[in-house]
Amino acid sequence: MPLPDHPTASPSSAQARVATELRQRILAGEWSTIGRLPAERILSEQVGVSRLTLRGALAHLASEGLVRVRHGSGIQVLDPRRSASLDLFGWLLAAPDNEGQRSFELFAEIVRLRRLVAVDTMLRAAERADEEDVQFLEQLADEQARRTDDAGAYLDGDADYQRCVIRIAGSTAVELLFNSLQRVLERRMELTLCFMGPLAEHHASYATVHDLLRHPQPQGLRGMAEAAQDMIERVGLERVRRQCLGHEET
Amino acid sequence: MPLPDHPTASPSSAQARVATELRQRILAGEWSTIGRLPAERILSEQVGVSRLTLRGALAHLASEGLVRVRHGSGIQVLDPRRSASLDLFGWLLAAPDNEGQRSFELFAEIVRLRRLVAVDTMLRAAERADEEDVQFLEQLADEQARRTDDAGAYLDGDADYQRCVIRIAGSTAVELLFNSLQRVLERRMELTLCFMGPLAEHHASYATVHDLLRHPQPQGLRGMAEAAQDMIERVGLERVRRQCLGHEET
DNA sequence: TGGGGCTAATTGGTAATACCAATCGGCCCC
DNA sequence: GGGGCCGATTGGTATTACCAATTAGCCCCA
Repeated sequence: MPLPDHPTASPSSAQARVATELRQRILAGEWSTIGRLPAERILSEQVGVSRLTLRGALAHLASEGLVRVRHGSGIQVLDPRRSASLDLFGWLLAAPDNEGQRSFELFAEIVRLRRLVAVDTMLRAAERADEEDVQFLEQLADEQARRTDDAGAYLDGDADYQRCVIRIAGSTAVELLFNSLQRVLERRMELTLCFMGPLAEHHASYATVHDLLRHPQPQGLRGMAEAAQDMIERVGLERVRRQCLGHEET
Repeated sequence: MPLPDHPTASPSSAQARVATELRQRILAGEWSTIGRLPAERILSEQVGVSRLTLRGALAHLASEGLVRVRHGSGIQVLDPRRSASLDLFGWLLAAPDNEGQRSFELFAEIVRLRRLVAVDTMLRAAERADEEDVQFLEQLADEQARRTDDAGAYLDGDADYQRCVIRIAGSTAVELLFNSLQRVLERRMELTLCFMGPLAEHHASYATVHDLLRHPQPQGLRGMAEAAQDMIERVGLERVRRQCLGHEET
C-alpha cells in the first residue's frame, strides 16, 4: 500500500510562495547581520510580486514570529530561537533540506511533546470522568473500528477522540495546544500514519484508555499511563525512523 | 508599587481593530449557524474599511485557526475548539469579558501547562548538562540579581535563562512552544509578575535549578523537580487568584 | 427523464497607483 | 552644545480594475 507523499512544495497562491521563499532566506540567515529586510517597495520588486502580495506574505511571517513589521521603521528580522512560534515547527518538519535523519528527530520531538501532554491530560481526565463520559468515548472508539480501511477518516476520528479526552480533563489551553500540534503533524501525515502502525492494532489501544479512566488508582495510574504511552512511542518511533532513513524522496 | 495595566484595548492599526472585532463576533457565534462570513466586498463595507484592510484582518484570523479562506468559495467559519491555535489563548486571556474568576482560571491553565513542560525539560536537561552549562546558567542568574528592581529587565532575563535550560535539554519543539506560551503570558504581564512574587525571593529559585542539574539522581529527581515547581505554582497562583478576584479593572 | 458537460455568476487573489501616518535622522536656532 | 523642528524614509490604507478558482444552475443529449 503506497503512502501519500508529503506536500513539500507547490504552494498554490503567490502569497504562500513568497512567504515560503522569504522564510527560507530568513532561516538561512541572509539578513540576520543587518537585522532588517529591505523596504517593502524594494523587496516586492526583488521577488517579483506586488507590494500587496508581499505584505500578505510578511503578515504570515510576522504571525510565525520571524519578523516584526513596524510603521516608520523597517521590517525587523527576529531571532527564530527567541520569538518563533510553534507554527514554525510545521515548516521545519516539511522543509526539503530537513529530510532523512533530521526529519526523524523533529518528528520524534513532536511526538514526545504530545506524549508528555497526553499523559498529564489522561491523569486529569481520570480524576473527572464519570461513567457517562467513558461510554461516550467507547462509542467513538466503536465508530473508529469501522474506519480501519480509510486512513483519512480514521485520523480524523482519532483526533476527535483525543479532543474528547482533553475536554473531559477540562483544559482550554491543552485543547488549543492539541490543535497546534495537530496542524504540525498534518504536514507529515504519512509519518503520522507510519507512527500509528496498522490501524486495526492501534484501535486496541482505546480499550486501555477506557480502563485507565474507569479505575483511577492514584498511585499506579501515572506509571500505567506512562508505560503504555512509552511503549507506543518506542514501537511507533522505531517504525518512523526506519521509514525516514529508508527511502529518500525528493 | 503600581502594577502596569494589561493592554485590553487600543489596537493601534485598523487591521488589528477589525481583527479584534471580527474575532469577538466569531467567538460569540454570530456566523456559526450559516458556517461562513459574508463576501469580502460586503463585509469590508459593513465594518467600514477597505477590502484590503479586511483581508489583512482575515489573514490574522486564519492564522489563529478561526476562519478558513478559500479561493472561489467564501470565508468558512471554523469551530474554535477544533481548529484554533494556541495563539488564540492570548486573546481569550486578554478579553474584557473574561475578567475576574475566568481570568484566573485561564491564567492557571497556562501556568500548569508551562510547569508540565518545564519539569520534563528539566529532567532532560539534567541528563545532558555538563559543568560548563551549569556555570553559564549561574552567570545568567547572577545578572538577574542586579535586575530585581527593574521588573521588565528581570522578566526578559528570566526568559533568556529558561531558554538556555531548554537549549541544554535539546528540544526545538519545546523551544518554540516556550516562545508561544511566552507570547500569551505577555498579554497579562502584570499577572505574570504577581505570580513570580517578590523578585528578590524569586531569584533564590535559580540556585535550586543548579542543584538539580548538578546532582541528577535518576530516582528522586523527578519528585524533587515536581515538588519544587508545585510549591512555586501553589504559592504563586494563590497570589494571582487574590489579585484577579480582588480588584476589578475595566 | 436523468445524467453529463458547459457556462455564467459568485467570490477570493493580485496588481497598479495614490495618499496618509509613524518613525528617524539631520539641520537649524536658541 | 542641546533641544526642537522639518523633511526623508518607510509602513498603513484606500481605490480601482482585472485575473482565477469555485460553485451552481442551465442546457443539451442520450
